[in-house]
Amino acid sequence: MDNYLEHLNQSQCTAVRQLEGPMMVIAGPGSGKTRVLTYRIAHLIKSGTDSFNILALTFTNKAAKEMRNRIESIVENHEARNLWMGTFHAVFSKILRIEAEKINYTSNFTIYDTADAKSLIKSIIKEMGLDKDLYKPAVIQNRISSLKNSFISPKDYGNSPELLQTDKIARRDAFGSIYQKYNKRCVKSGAMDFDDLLLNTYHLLNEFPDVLYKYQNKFKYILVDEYQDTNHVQYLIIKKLAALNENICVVGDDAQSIYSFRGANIQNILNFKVDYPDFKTFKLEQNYRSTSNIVNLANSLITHNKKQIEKEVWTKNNEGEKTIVCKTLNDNEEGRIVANTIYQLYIKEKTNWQDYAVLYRTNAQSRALEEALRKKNIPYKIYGGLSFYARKEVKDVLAYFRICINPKDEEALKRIINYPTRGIGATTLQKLIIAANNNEVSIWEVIESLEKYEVKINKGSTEKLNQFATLINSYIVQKDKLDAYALAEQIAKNSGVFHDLYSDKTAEGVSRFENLQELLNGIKDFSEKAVAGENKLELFMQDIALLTNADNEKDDDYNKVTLMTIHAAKGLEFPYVFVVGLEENLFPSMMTMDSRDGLEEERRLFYVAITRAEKRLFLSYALSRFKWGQYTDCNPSRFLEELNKKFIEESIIKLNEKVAEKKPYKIFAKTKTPTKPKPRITKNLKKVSATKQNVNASNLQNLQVGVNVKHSRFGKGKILKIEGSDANKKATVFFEGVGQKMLLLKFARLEILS
DNA sequence: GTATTATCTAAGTCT
DNA sequence: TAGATAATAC
Repeated sequence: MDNYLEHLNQSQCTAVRQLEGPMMVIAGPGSGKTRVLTYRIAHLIKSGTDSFNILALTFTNKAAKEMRNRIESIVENHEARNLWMGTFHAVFSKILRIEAEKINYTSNFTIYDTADAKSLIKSIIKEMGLDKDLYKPAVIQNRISSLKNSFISPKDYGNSPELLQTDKIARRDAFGSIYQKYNKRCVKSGAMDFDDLLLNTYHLLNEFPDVLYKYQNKFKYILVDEYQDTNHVQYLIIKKLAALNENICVVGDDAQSIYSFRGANIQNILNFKVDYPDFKTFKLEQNYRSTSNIVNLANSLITHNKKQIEKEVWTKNNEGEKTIVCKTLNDNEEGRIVANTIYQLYIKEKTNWQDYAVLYRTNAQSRALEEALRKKNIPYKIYGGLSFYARKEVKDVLAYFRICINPKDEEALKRIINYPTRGIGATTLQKLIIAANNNEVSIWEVIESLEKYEVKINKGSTEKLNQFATLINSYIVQKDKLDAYALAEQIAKNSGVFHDLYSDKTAEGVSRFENLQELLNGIKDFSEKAVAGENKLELFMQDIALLTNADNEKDDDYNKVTLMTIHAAKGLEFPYVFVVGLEENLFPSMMTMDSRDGLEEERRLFYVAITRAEKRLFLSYALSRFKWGQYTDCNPSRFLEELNKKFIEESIIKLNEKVAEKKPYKIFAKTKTPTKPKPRITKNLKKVSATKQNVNASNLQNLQVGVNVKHSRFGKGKILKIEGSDANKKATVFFEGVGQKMLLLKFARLEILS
């Protein structure tokens, strides 16, 4: 591609041509930030820089992949393939595997995901005999994570009167001890959590000058995307790596900083000026993405934030239509209206399904939307919730793979030691854990030498444990002989997992079995594509350890409406965007409203949501929403009032009106259900519980004394007595051949026999 | 030790 | 509502 610089505007071009020295690009939404990054890397390569010497850090794997493809198409040879590009976590885990021995790990270390980490914390709390209501695993986990991101080790923690005092007041004196034990157990298991990947990289670079020098020399040019969302540890690592050459380019937008809960720190942008006094700043302020109505609407919102770097986002684009704000009765109606509108636009404007995105604050909101889209036969894909690799059945098989690669992996071991059931129960496992703790070794080491560690268990259990050890060892022997697929298939079948999932013929069971097959297919694909010698299961596992479901897109997911959280939508754009659930306590979220900073971050989040839209934007809220089992009244979000009414469809906004209009989108008449597009439910979708004709809120009142009912376990029976009301309604039922039982109707799925 | 059912309780964004 | 845990039956 010749004259590739001609594809850039003035300010983009100057930013791209500035190859040397520290620089910061402040880029508004839709201003071509990614374009500057890709062209800058391409320009570096075209100007003779060895791509081995470039490091580009992105926020998602997907962004890295797309950017690499674009760069390859610009430089038109394979020069770009040596480029190091990926997320912080991916790039650093690669470095850590190379240098593992230096920090007392081996290169086969496991990466614990959030679920693994939480499970470990849970068992530590249990082993210490602490009250799990006082020590909630999720809370402890968050606290450990934020301490790690602030460089506070368990030792530092113990030396800080302030921190100790905080926990004393919260009656969590044992926190420090949990933290310490957690770290110890991770090391013993040869495992790192997500935070460790960053922290250990920092320690590696800090304590081994030769290693630091090696990477400083390697990465002569460093580029960082989404700089506003880097945390303190990431900041320090970049600073270290860039110290020798100072060719560092960071790109970001303070107005789009939405990850403070993960330790992201706007201070990093301000620090930049201190660290590199002779840095250059570039501002990209022209928006190419959205209509002027959308750009101006977004601007009118963000001015309500006090903390901001000065910049003016503007556009030459058409005015476009005004944004529509829609009041709905409840979440179901909101879903219906969104689905109807999408369908209408799809027909009227001859668009594709992938032109639409529905964005929400929390994953739980996807339910009502899914249902509505399904009813209208609109194909959709949903990001968020569980990633494919986080599903129980997938994690179980992966746990076998993990054990083969790193037998010390405690969390993997706990998953499979009794799955499929082989008679090694909770009591035996507890004994093993205690022995492992007492001897400061991993559970696996205890299993391999039961006598040595003096584990007191009966003969039967000993025999079973020995069988288990033999089984795992047989896999370990095969590990280096077989390719990834052959090994995976053998393990899945030989361990009994395959059979266990196959024999479950319920709808959920079938879907679980399909997921297992999908996993195996993925591994097969990997084996076939990999170069000889690189087709081992270990490498497959490294590949997937840091993948999210956004990276797992299938080919048939292409033409579908996208449903995702706003966080997940960062960096993306869609012609038509629906932002739903604009209600107080939901957006802004309840937890953020007591601090100015929290509220400002929510506002930035809304800003991100608005600026995803290219052509049209729809905002909606419900007067009532189904939350934790019942309908709750809602008020419209304060953010709606902050929007400049000039850019909004006035007739629709009636915030103070009590009664919802029947057809809030007057532009679209009543719709018919389409027949053409087939519903495609992807495997990524959350399963929707089959709606049985059981008793639910609506026909609860039909249950009266004397009515004949059927219970899934107790069989047929007759209601003798009803007491309580609403959610706590109970019935005393006499079941044939079983006797009298008192049941909470909310849970007992009684079928009415007429 | 295992499997099933009853009851309780939480409630957010993600690598 | 759903996921986790406790209680119960086998």
